Amino acid sequence: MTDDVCQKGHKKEIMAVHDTMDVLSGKWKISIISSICYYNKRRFSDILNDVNGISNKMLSKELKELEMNKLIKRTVLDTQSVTVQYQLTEYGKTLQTIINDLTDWGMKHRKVIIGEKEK
Amino acid sequence: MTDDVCQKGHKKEIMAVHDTMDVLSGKWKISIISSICYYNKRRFSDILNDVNGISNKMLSKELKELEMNKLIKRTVLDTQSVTVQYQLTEYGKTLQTIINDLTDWGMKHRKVIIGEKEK
DNA sequence: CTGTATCCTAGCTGATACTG
DNA sequence: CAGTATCAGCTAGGATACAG
Repeated sequence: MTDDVCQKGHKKEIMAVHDTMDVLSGKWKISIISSICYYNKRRFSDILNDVNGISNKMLSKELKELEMNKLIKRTVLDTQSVTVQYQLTEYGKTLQTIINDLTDWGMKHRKVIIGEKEK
Repeated sequence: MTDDVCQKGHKKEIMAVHDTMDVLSGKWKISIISSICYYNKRRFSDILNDVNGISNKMLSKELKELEMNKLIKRTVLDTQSVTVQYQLTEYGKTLQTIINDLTDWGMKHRKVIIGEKEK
């Protein structure tokens, strides 16, 4: 918890956060990245199954955007039935820290929410 | 970069990430939190100025949601002209790690983008 | 200063069906 | 299996004006 950053803050920092969120915005993007991250390699239908509630149209669209941002790599496998594999690029892997943090926070948050309901 | 988490991944983790994003969704929420975080205490008009491009309507709305989620605390100061101060709650402070990570990534990302354009 | 209240639209999103 | 196409609804978000 680096407090030194929290002094005479900057627009620069706030913009940086905003920039990151721009790349990761969209209802599903982070979930998709997580899926690929957690499994390392992942196929279209796998992700479709991992991410609860997403439609194939949305998945396709979000994957395309992530690919454009160089966060994931698309590989068409030379198999019988068409298979496409997605992986994080090296650049995409720099998001792992963030993913981990978001996961942790989400887990804790869920407990907090549940705790509140029980009151 | 904890790789151990990235083995036989889980829906649970992916959902956790999604949950976190739910709380932080909206175009401006994270920027607002950052502003408050970086300055510790922050007034409405300050945030309005910090976060580039946001309208007062949006700020008001997002602040309300953040307050509902117990992430920030609203205090009406007893001054002449109406002044309202926002701070992170203890719970909100648990987001600091994430904010820091997002800031770092955003900074690097900007450099990457700029680098690409120069090619 | 700190919001609310309207009005309005781009585009996000889901559902469904279709293609290679 | 991995998408694309189309239609249609919703709503997030912007502009503007007003209020306490």
